[in-house]
Amino acid sequence: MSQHPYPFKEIEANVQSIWEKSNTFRTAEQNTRPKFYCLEMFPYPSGRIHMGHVRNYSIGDALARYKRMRGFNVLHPMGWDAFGLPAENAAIQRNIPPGTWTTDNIAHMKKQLKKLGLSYDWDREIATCLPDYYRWNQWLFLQFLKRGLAYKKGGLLNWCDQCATVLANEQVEDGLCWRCKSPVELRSLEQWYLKITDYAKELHDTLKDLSGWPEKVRTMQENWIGPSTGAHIDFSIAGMDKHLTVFTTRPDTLFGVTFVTIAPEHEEMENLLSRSDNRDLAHAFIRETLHKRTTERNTEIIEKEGIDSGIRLIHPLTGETIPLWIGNFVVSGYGTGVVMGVPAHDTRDFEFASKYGLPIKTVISDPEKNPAGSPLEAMTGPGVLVQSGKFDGLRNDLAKVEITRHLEEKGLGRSVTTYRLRDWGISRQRYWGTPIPVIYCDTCGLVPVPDQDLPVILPDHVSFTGKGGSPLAEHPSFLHVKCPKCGEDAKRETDTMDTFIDSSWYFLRFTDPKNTQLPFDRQTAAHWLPVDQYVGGVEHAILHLLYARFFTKVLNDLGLSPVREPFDALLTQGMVLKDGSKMSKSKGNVVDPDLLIDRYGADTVRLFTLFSAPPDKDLAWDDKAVEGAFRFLGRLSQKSQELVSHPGFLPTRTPPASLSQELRLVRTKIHETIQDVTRDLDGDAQMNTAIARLMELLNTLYSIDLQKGADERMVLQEGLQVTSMLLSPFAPHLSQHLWNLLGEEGLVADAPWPELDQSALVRDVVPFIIQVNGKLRATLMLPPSTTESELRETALNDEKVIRAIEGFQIKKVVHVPGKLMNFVIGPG
RNA sequence: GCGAGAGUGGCGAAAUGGCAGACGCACCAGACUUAGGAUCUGGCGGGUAAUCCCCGUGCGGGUUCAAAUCCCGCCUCUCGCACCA
Repeated sequence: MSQHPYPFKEIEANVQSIWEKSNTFRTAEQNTRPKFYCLEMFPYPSGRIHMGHVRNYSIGDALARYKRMRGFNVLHPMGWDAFGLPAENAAIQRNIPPGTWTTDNIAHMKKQLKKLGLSYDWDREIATCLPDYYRWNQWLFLQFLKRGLAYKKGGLLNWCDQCATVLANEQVEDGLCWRCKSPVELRSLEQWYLKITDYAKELHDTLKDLSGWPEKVRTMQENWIGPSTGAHIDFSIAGMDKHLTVFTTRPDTLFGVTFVTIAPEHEEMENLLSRSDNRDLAHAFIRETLHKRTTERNTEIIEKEGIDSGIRLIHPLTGETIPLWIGNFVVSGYGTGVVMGVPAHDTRDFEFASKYGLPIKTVISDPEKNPAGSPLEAMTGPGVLVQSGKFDGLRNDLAKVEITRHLEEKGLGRSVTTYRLRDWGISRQRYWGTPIPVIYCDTCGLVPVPDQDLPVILPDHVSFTGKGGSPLAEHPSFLHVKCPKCGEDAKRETDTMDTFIDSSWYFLRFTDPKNTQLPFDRQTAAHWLPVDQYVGGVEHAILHLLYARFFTKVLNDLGLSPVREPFDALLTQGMVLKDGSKMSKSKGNVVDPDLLIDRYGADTVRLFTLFSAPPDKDLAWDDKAVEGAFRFLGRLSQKSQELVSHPGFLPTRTPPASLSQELRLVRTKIHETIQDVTRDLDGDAQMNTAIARLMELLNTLYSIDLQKGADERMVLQEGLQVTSMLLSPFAPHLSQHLWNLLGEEGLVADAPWPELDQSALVRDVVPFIIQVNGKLRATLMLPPSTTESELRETALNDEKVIRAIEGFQIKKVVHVPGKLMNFVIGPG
């Protein structure tokens, strides 16, 4: 190994120190060059980087370096998504303060990223757990509050009594607390919410404009927001001066309603049941259902169950009396939490009605089938209305419109669009997060922390019992505070913010990371935003990317953000797999980037992750295949060394005027490579094929015998030099080393992208494909300018073509100039 | 169940409707060697003695002079959502 011509450790350390010393990647605020904002999703500082990070950041770095050489002023920052639960768990398990644990992890991971040679402007580094950053979370929260976009609301949440904390859905396992295994119950609790539903329509409708986003991500967000058009229809309550409103997408089936079903946790439930004879049984049913909902959360299909509430409703159009049932299958929080039951035309209602013997009334007939007899299943397809009064005979799609219009005229309904998206619950009963900046005063109520008192500092020294509950509630000097309004004793909010808040605007902070007056300066942000290229894992397709879009729109409405959409183009890289599954500790199939870098160098690791699959597809890790990338860099290094060691070596870039046929073809290959690599990077960032082109070029360069003459050495020189430039986005260390070795001064990162020599692209002869009935029969090497008749003549003199045509008649000849000729033959 | 995406050698993968399998891994042969797990050169979809020829891009149809690519139907896998009215 010591004699290996590719001493990567030396080269990489050396090149990294040059970058460090010259501040190569510090971004200047200037307007002489067009801007390019390249951003990769910042990591959670878990302790060590993994191959997913390596892939993510190699892709982003290649793009940043490429754009830089193309003349852009590139902003390429990095930071730390530093709040979160693992830090608290580490604190409990190992008795290390979360802040210390996080800081240590950041230091280690930063070292690892530097070893990879990523071109970040580290002067802009941010860590969300620092008051410098999270004070602006607090400030922004208060802006939301002022605008009515943050509010507090009670709701049913998973509660573990033993741990005295709320649990996320993912933390409930088979109805038990994931940590202490005690039963989880639903408890009504107050929580802070952000009103993302106010923006549901815009978040949905502008998705179609995000042409730089993968179709897949847009579709996922579309489904998540889930708009659904239909109608609200009012059913008045018998014996009360009130009504219940249902949401339906099928107003055309209104005449088929035989019951109405309400969610067990509906807000009006107590009110309603106070008038019911069936009150006690209904209460028992609700209790049981809510209990089951926690214990049977993970079982796929819960059987439909319900009970007659005893309440009666009046059908808005027929005036019929309709029973109100309480049903476990009705989702509260979607629509109105009340649905009309049309068993004849809805599979769920049919199931429910069949079970409880409720009547089934057909109101849409399928012209194909005989409507006589009692149906065996719900008919959900299209048809014509029957038993629907004056709407009889109408096609059901038209009836939707007509019935809704009729209801609107009578003031009994209206057409609406509902969204599946719910408001964003941001309270967490945890320590390691941004304190929510509000104070509770017995006299003044809820008081926002005044701007001048920000930041509300997260205290350093807290005790972790491991028993759950927020440590902040146990921290007297944090908890107790004077009311900013009246000066009396008051208490702080002890919940902290969801960490997704941190990542919802960090891309704006990067443009102005040291601002102490505002989260960022609008003008500065206006220069850089939107992010031109965002790169990250598809696992953030919904939550992070939706929240970031939401924040950007709100901040735009607040006059802060210069744009309404944060990310112009999005690249979601695939996972790194090993042995067919995602790398994970539990599977024992992780590959440690440090070991790989130590063994092969950062350039090899980067090159392999970019080469082995297109960026958006999953990457199968293969220890052996990594050596292929390593060999390629070794061969490149070896050839360059051989050239500069030759006594006749001249560090010149000027290509000789007249060359042999063979060398002219090599130059053609060199310039075709420039063309292809540029096209691959400009288009869909197909780095795998770009690197393949560079491998081809090196294979071609290996065919040159540099002992032969000065022409050979000059062409080789040009080829290697071009390679060192084209390769530098992917393997920047070796590229820099070769750049200097081959006689150039300074940094290849500062060099302009190589230019095409159009004259070198011209070939004397090109392959012409000759087909007979669409099948390849010959490949003829002819000048590109060959005319149709010349081509035809040459082709018909070709032995194989003659044999294929013999005995048949030529019916037609298809000619594609410069490319192909197809003889269509038949019996003749 | 709904929605989206993907099926090409032993493997990772390439192919503006025009040479299927570029490039890499693995494998095979040769060269240099005391040695090769270094390096260089060549081979490498299947059938075949063959450089001829035939077959071949999940399956079945279709459009076209020409289909991995476009259209219709099906199968399989992956991902997302899932009692959303």
